[in-house]
Amino acid sequence: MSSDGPGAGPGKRPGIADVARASRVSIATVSRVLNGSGQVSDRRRATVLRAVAELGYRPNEAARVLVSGRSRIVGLLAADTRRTGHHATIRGVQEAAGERGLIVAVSVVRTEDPADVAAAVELLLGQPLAGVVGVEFDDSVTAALELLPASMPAASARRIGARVSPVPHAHIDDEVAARLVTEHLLDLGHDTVHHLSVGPPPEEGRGRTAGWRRALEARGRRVPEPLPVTWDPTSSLRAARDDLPDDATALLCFNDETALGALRGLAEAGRRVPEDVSVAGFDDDPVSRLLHPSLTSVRMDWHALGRLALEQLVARIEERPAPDDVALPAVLVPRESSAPPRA
Amino acid sequence: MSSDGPGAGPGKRPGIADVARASRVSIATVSRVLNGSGQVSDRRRATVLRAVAELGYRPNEAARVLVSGRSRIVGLLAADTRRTGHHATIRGVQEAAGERGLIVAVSVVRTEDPADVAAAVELLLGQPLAGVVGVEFDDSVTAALELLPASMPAASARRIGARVSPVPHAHIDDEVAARLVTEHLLDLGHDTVHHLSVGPPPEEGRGRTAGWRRALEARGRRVPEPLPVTWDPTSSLRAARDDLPDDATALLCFNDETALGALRGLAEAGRRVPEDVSVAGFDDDPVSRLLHPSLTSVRMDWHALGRLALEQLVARIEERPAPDDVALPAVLVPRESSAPPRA
DNA sequence: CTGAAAGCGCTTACAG
DNA sequence: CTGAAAGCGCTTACAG
Repeated sequence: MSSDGPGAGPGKRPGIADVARASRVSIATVSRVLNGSGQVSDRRRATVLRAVAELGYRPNEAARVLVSGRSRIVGLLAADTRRTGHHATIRGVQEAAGERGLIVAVSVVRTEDPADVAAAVELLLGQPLAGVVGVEFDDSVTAALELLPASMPAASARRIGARVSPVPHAHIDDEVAARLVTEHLLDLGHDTVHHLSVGPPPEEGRGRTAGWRRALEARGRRVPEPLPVTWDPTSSLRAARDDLPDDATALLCFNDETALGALRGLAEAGRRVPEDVSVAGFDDDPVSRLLHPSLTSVRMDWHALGRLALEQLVARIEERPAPDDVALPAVLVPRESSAPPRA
Repeated sequence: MSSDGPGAGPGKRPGIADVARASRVSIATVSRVLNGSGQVSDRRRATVLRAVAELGYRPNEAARVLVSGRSRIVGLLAADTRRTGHHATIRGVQEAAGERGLIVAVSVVRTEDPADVAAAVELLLGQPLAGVVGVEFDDSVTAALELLPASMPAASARRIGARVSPVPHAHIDDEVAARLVTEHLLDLGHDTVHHLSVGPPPEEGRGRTAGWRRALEARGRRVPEPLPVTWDPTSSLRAARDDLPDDATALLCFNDETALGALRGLAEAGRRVPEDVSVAGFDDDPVSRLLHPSLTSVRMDWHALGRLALEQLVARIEERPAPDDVALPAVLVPRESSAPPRA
């Protein structure tokens, strides 16, 4: 059909040999131009680049990976992809990866069931991977990370103080953030602040629960027993409605979704926000400013966390020393849901 | 270090040749066992499988793709990954893909800027792809899909009636869903229903806006001018607060996030929900039942939509005829935000 | 049912 | 700065 010579038929996508032929250089030279490796004269480089553009040549990635052993796929392990913290972290990983020409393949760890954990890992290991990033906010992801072969570069994004896998990581300091909101509530005049906490009991020694506790202790305030809740806001609805002591006037929630449940629970209990109880969330969800009352929260930079985790992975892949674990600032966002207690 | 013979050194991961050697068959036979292609005697099959397990052999996917031309990576193009509709659709694609041993590589089309659209597509095309699924709820994704080479199998998930790319697709019928909620509002006794609509003006002829309009027309009700809003709930806040006519008693929103903004806007305007105005959303977001008042909505099966879109893609890849485009049911979820108008 | 061999499209020493 | 050649680890006709 065509007279472009062998290998340049109309249906077949062009290979590196076609480019070499068109630009009258060797295959090796085309490869060097494309990879920026080795030295190539400007004249030849220009010729090759022109041929590449004319032919619409795109290197065959499979061949590239086979011979070089270097993939551009980053596996991502996450237990959730919707909630603000998880979601924004994943977006951060994706963005930073995209800027480096890496693509992210997401594998969701559905439950803590070892079979689900293994399945999520296997799905990833079926591909040639540059490395794996774990969004290590859940034990299931820690378990998944531990299933990776030692030879696989890995890194994770996590909250400060978590019990976790031994991979390099970036972390977000929700302890300082919790301190910030707790102090805000105390500054408003509340005697103490109650707390809805997600996680197993020992979780209380870490992260936002630790920050809340320390802020209270630093001012010599009474530290109420934290109310245990789950990620499901129904649990915070019940806790706020049924278990919050009558004398509580301020409530710090695990995150904004937890706070949303609490807001509803308090309403069902006939307690007004902020008149009877001040409520604060965590993460500054995009919709929190639209609630009625709008929700006081603290903005965490999950997005930057994701980017940093990806950078940690890249450093590990390139065998550079791990970059410094930057402190990500938290910003208090006071809104209508927090106010001074009634006199 | 080891005496396992050539090629089986300790650091190197085993290849198909190692498995062949260990099970005393040819490489071709190992390949047949692993791929379930060709006929292999049960005895040999068992031996091979044992060797695979013992060596912890995992085929090199890059080599596989290079020679077979068949990748197991599905590219996914989406303009958003957070909102309920987008998010649940993506999860559906991911799940269905995982069940088939395919992994999903997500590429986010950040804006409608042609450069962003092209970048999202290029990121994907850098990999060997089995095909591409587009979450075609936004024009930017349609544009991205159109940039794909004709030889690339593609499919999309979309809403009914949208102006879209010519790829095979699965669709969700938000028109019937809109009819359902609108009728619910009318059944409650409202004279008519106002509407907050996302999309360019012609959008009014399609999807949820069309369903709303037809439900009103079918009962001979006045059809108010739809209030144009964007995906950003701040716009619905303003519209509900500033532009909703005084005599409006019922408001159908584009989605639950839009409704959230509207709820706030109405509150700021001093109008109570549902006493003064009934409000309904769309999509039944996980948090909508926790709002106060809880939000009347209609549940769309985005998750199934995602699964179906993936099935469409697989059919296209396998050159089977496209599966039937199943109708995905919508379920009305009446809650506190809708009630009879005041007498 | 089985094996020997070609070949997928690149990168990378190696030699000049 | 450049090219000829080996080889990455598989799948797949082809021949038996």
